[in-house]
Amino acid sequence: MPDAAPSILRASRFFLGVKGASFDRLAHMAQVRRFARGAAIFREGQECPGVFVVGSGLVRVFKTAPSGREHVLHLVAPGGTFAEVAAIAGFETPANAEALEDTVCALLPAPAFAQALQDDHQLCLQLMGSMAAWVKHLVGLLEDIALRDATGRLARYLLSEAIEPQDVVRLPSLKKHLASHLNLTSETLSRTLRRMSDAGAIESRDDQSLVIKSRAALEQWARGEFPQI
Amino acid sequence: MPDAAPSILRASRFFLGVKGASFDRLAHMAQVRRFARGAAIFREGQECPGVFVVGSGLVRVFKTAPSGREHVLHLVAPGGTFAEVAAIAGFETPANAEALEDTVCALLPAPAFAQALQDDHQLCLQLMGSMAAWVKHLVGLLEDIALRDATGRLARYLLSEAIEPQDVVRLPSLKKHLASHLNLTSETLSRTLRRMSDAGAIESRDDQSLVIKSRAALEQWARGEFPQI
DNA sequence: ATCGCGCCTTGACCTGGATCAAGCCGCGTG
DNA sequence: CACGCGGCTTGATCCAGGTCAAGGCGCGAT
Repeated sequence: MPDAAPSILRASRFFLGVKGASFDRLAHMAQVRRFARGAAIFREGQECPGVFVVGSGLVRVFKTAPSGREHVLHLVAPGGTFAEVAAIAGFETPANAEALEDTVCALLPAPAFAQALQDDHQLCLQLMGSMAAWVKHLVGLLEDIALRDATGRLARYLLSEAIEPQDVVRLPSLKKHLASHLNLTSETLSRTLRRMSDAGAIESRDDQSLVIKSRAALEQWARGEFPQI
Repeated sequence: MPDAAPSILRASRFFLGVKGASFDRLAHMAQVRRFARGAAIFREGQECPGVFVVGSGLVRVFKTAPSGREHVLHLVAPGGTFAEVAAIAGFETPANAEALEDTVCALLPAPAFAQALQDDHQLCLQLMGSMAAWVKHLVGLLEDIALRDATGRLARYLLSEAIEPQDVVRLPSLKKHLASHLNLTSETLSRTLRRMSDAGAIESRDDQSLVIKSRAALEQWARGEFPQI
């Protein structure tokens, strides 16, 4: 995957529908940013630098409690974007972002991007859609945390990540990041995986991936029911 | 407050910046809808009828768990809007809405509204801002639920609702709605209020309102600390 | 090789808040 | 007026999941 900003933009789902002059304008303003594994991309409460588009690597976007507890809002893979909303609305970054792997991003600086939005109605409509998707995602997270227990959340996650033919799920490199994404401790995640495995609903392949043996059981758990395998 | 759709729109914060022909177009498409106290406005998973603007009354937007547990995403007062996102993006309503009081809304039907967005760049930019605000609100809720305990959430709520000179807070008509907004049971809410009151941080006026006696204490609680009054 | 350090797992315990239950009050209705 | 019902408070328990602690294992550095 080439590192140049235009090809990063081209490969992102977000800007899929943007073509011609609109696209060129964005490509022109884009800057390439590189982050080493573990590097902070921005911290909560800073002025938002702009819209980030991930070209390669992996980024987690998370909030921190005063106690030090963290909750990840989003894991951003190549092709994904983050900080769009703050960039558009011009408020401070409401969360932290950090590279989990060596990561290359394209950055569309906030002022130029805002101006492009002002000028370009098509782009504006595009963005609308993607913001709506983000809202949907957030409502999903809320629903998970407020209304589902640990097992239900994990079940829903596994179902959403399963890759069809074999129902294989690739887990994030560190389980503790998955745990905090589900608002769990890694201990609880570990125990819950084990229980699912004991129940025969899943089977761990290596520690990067597992296979779903019973979709039905997971679906019941996700619905808050109590499946007997 | 008059019930006619245009005046409802005019009074809403959401459409504040929309003027002239753009406004007239919206005003023209708007329909007035009335809901009795307790009536369902829509249920999760229905086709989204459009954007609702509250003229008078009170609406709660909430999700339901299979167990019957509810979590309210938003309490919408006069001047507020709901279902914007689903209307814009054209997906199903992701939550339920219900009138808590006799309520009058203006409804901008989804198809006409989407068309207006297509045609009207100004309107589009407007909406962008308000969606961003909604995202911010959701992130706040998530942060609350994932990162704060019962006392912290209540403290933050009280601070956000306090009306300045006297730091008076008007509570929603039913405490149980506040409870579910904070993802608590009404029992826990009751106990927490009592503890705050015992600590001298608040003083209940009648059971519709209370006064904040110590902002400092609430701020510490909201930060997850342990204030000794 | 050996050490040290993260990460994961497992066990034992603790606790915040849910659940269950009882009693009180205010209000609308027959 | 008596009655019932819904909302609020308070008390007594329960439990999911967090915290603390102890090993095990893989891996990079010495």
